Amino acid sequence: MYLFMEKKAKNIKELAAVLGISVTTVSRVLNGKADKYRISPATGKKVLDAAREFNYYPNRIARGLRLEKTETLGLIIPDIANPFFSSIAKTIEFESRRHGYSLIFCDSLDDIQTETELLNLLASRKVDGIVLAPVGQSNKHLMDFLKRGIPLVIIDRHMPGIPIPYITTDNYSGAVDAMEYLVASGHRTIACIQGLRGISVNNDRVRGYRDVLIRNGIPVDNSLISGDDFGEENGYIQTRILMSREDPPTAIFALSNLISLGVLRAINETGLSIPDDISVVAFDDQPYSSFLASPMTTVDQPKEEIAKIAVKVLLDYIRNGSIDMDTGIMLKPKLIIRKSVKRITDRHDQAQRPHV
Amino acid sequence: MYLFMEKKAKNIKELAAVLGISVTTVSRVLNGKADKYRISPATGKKVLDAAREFNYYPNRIARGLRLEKTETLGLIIPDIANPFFSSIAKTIEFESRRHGYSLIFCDSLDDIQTETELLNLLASRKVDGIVLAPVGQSNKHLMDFLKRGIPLVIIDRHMPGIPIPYITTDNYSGAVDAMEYLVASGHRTIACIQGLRGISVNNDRVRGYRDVLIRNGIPVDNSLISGDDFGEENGYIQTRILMSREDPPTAIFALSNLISLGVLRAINETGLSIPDDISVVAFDDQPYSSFLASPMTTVDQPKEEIAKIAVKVLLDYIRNGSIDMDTGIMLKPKLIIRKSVKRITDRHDQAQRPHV
DNA sequence: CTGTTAGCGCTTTCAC
DNA sequence: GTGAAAGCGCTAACAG
Repeated sequence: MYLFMEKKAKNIKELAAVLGISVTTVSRVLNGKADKYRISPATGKKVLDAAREFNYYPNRIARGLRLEKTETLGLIIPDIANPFFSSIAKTIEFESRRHGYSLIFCDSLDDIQTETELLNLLASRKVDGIVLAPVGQSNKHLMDFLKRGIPLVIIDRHMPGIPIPYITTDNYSGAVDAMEYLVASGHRTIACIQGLRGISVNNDRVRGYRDVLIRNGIPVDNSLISGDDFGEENGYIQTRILMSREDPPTAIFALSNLISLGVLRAINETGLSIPDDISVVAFDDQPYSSFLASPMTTVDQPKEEIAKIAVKVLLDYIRNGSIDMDTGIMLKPKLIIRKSVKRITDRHDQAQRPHV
Repeated sequence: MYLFMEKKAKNIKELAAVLGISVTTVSRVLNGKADKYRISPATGKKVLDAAREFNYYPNRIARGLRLEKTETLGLIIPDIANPFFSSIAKTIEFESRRHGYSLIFCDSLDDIQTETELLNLLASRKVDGIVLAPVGQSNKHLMDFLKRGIPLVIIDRHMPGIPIPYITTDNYSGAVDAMEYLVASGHRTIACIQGLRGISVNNDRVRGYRDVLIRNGIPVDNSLISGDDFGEENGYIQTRILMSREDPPTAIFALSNLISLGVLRAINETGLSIPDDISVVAFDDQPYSSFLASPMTTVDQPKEEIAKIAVKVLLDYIRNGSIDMDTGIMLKPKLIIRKSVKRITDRHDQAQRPHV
């Protein structure tokens, strides 16, 4: 094979040498400071042309070292394969880049130990700020991390009592909407398959579940609140258990999109059908939600907005070097009604329906 | 609020000063070269303890500048919200990290101009290597990029005639499997909704489509090969058009998962049902594929393997500073048969069935 | 309008 | 066994 010898300059020094001028001038022109330093247009043009001709790209690592800022953001997500998070990641990357920042992306694998390591890794790599979708219930490692003074913004969850700005869905309100709809459709025996207990996302959704029940004079049966993980498997197992009860629920409120996929699998296997035999509402809408066996009624989270605001807040934080630590933004989700909920008109009849 | 004064060392110099030894020694210990330089165990321990106590984390930017390697990889993906790519991204990030590399993630938004800029950006950020899932038909920008000497590996597609290692699905074989199954099920009027024309992924799949038809003595009707984009919208539009033909196909082969979602939407709207009125097979399996209105028969790509091998090849490339540019790995996909294809037993009857 | 030079934090050669 | 000092490529303070 035959290779062309390209004109190349690997650094400012070489470029300056070729042009017979100083590195300072080259640096200034390249950073758009020609005007500020009253560099002659001739020199300016010369530099720009040479940079192009010699295929010169500045070394951002060196720049980062000198400036003590890397124009890089860190993003830590529990599971990028989860479409909820991948949508968010997309917007975060786009918004970051739009503002001149690159993104170091890390998947914490839903593991708090990994998350802790990742935080340190990003610090070590001198990112200018971090967007974190935290995992687990503990926040000790976050308190520790705070001391390092790196701007940090939390999304998806929030940690009460910890001074870190957060942007989340208003999970309580979403749960209330879903439950009111279920109750209005005549359901009284409603199961709630929850995710990881003890974290805000889950707490808030369960609280919404309970409050609507109570407000409507329906006794809360704790045995109908089950599960402990946002994954598919948990949805599957809990549904199998729920459906084998003597008094199975007439509706299931699945607290995540992955859980709802598990619910679907279990219901499928049991030979039951939605919504005739069992109704279901799921948290978090997905592109495929409307193409499911029965188009799923979901609580749609404002993913794009969360991501946009997170980047904006983080960038302000970085620029000002500080932020009101009480910054906490909760965005309202939206109930999307499709066909996974059956309207039960005759409550008496339904209460007496033979157990499967 | 009350803040503890933490012991802190922001760099090696400070740490060395505190310990009353030289930065050289500190650096050596911290890099596990204590033995090599026969540093006394006492000194070694002292350094390690101090590093922990003073919460010292090395500045990887400075290290990168000095070593001329950043232990950072770049990943460029056309659309991280596409579950096919998000699965791949997950594995790539995991594998990279396992080998001590971080990942700068970039979404090219399916835009070749953006892709070009991103390549330069990553070069400027001195990543040690790049995994690219390319966009568009042109590869001029890749040829240009090659000259910069940064290890680059391509996934998902391959660019014939361009000396860059690639790891892809064997798209031809996947298409053949799907088509053979469709034909064996009695289908003769099979539409093919393709993605972006002219790129290898699409070419190979369409070639499989044609070959199977020909091999089975079924004339290829070019008007049944439509579409020009891997997105949902294209699937929708083409299906609407196809189904309004005088002689609508009895089966649709959708060349991507997003296309198949569009097919579903169109079929839904038309009031038709799968597989009774129309059969469909889609490229690329998804977690939800089996929960769709009719569980979808799909060609499952070995996403995890592609990602793993890509990282492995790239790392070898980086370590050796070179690679056999003819490295091209094609992984066999697997046909997953579910319930979206109808078995047409009486061909005669089917050929005469009234047009809807 | 342009240039000299110090120094960001690290690793490593060379010296003892 | 340990250390002094050069230098990675860049920016900016200071100097003209």
